[in-house]
Amino acid sequence: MTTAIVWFRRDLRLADNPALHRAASEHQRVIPVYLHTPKEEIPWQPGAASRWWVHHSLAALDSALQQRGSRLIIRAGDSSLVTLRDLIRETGATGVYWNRLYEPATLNRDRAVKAALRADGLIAESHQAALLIEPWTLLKADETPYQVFTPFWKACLQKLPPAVPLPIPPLPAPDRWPYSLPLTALELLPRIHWDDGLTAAWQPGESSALAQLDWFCESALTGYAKWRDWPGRDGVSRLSPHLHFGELGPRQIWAAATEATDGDPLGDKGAETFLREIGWREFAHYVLYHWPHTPEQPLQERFAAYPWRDEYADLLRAWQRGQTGYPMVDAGMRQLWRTGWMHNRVRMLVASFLIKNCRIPWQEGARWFWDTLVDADLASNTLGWQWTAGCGTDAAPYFRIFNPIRQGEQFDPDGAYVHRWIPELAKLPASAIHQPWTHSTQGNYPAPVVDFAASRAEALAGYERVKAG
DNA sequence: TGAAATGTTGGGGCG
DNA sequence: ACGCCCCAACATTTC
Repeated sequence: MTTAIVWFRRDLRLADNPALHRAASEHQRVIPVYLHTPKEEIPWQPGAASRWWVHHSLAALDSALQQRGSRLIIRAGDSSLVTLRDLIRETGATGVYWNRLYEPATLNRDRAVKAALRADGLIAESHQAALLIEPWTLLKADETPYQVFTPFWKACLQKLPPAVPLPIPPLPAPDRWPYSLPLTALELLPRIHWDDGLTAAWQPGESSALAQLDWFCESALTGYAKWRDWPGRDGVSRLSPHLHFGELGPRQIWAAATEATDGDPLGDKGAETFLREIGWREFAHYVLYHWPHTPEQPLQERFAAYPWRDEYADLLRAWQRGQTGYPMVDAGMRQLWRTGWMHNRVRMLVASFLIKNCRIPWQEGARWFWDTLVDADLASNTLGWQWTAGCGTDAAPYFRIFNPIRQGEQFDPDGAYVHRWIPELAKLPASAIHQPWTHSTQGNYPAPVVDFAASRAEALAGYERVKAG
């Protein structure tokens, strides 16, 4: 009779969990563990919205485990290795199993933990759960990494479809459970009560993740290509936070999309478009793995010389609070602040506005998203901001500057999205909703903080200065 | 996974 | 009826 520790991190699910599955098949007792190590030397610790999610997702995981005669052991400490060794000593476990994460610092930490545990004479195994393609397994013919999405995804598709998802294994309990901290001891929830909007918008946990996936495949998948750009409609999956915390994995998504399209997801316009978004998530992790400095530094070095605005505290605050005077931008920023999430079409728009029209460094936007998004993901956030800034891989040309009015007229023509998030503009007719300054009754909605045409010209002029570099 | 400027086309009004 | 112009609609180029 041997005992295994399964180290849960951002794989907060029981189904299609390779580490859990493997531990349960190799050992007679399984101890599920979550370690809270906020002081570990890993940059980009979860922001406030993410911590809220983790709290509720851990509660859901513990409850799901208890329904199966198991439970979650929670520990806190300064070092994952030290805490794991404590648990091993207390439980007599002979193996530790986990699923891989791909942020540079986390990979290094995990490599060190694995080596140390093996030196202790233990089994230490990591498994693939979060990605369809491991970043180090795919290179161009010249053996350098892909920098452009389309050829990357084409090469991925050669290696797919992925394996079928794993079932939930039996979870035999140990004779005696080790001590666990209560979840509340981790103090993940906000002290000031600001999370009503999150509670109304989300239900963290594996069972809600799977229910959301079901809803999406049934109701929105085949129309995805058409409606995904309309932020005022339920056209997108809203799976991003569930995916980020591993409440479900991309293999399960692939399987569900396959089932919903009679076995041919790439032959259906909607499903193919949706799976390509899963591909962007893969690509983001791939890029972060191969260029680990990109969360802080532009991939294209010449952009370090870009003439950003000198003094921008007030402008940044207006953007953060949804007070820029551009309805689509403000609707997005208010949706983010209130619900911890923003529709992707609008993320591109608000990012373009901050970087180009406000000339505020993209890192400021990335930091704000990091703290406020429930789906904040270092890889996706970094890729998204560098993509918009035009300084990363597969960069949008710098001159691609989104026009908030035009985007509104194209993707929110009836003003449903703006009306939902900007009550001041409730009385405006749809014809004026994206340019309230042209209408007499604007309530106390602010005037535009920058002139769109002039700021666009300034951004293009700034680009001229880094173009040659 | 832009936007604006510029170019082309074709139908309708009108002398 | 014919040619000319206008301009909206669409396509292409440029930033």
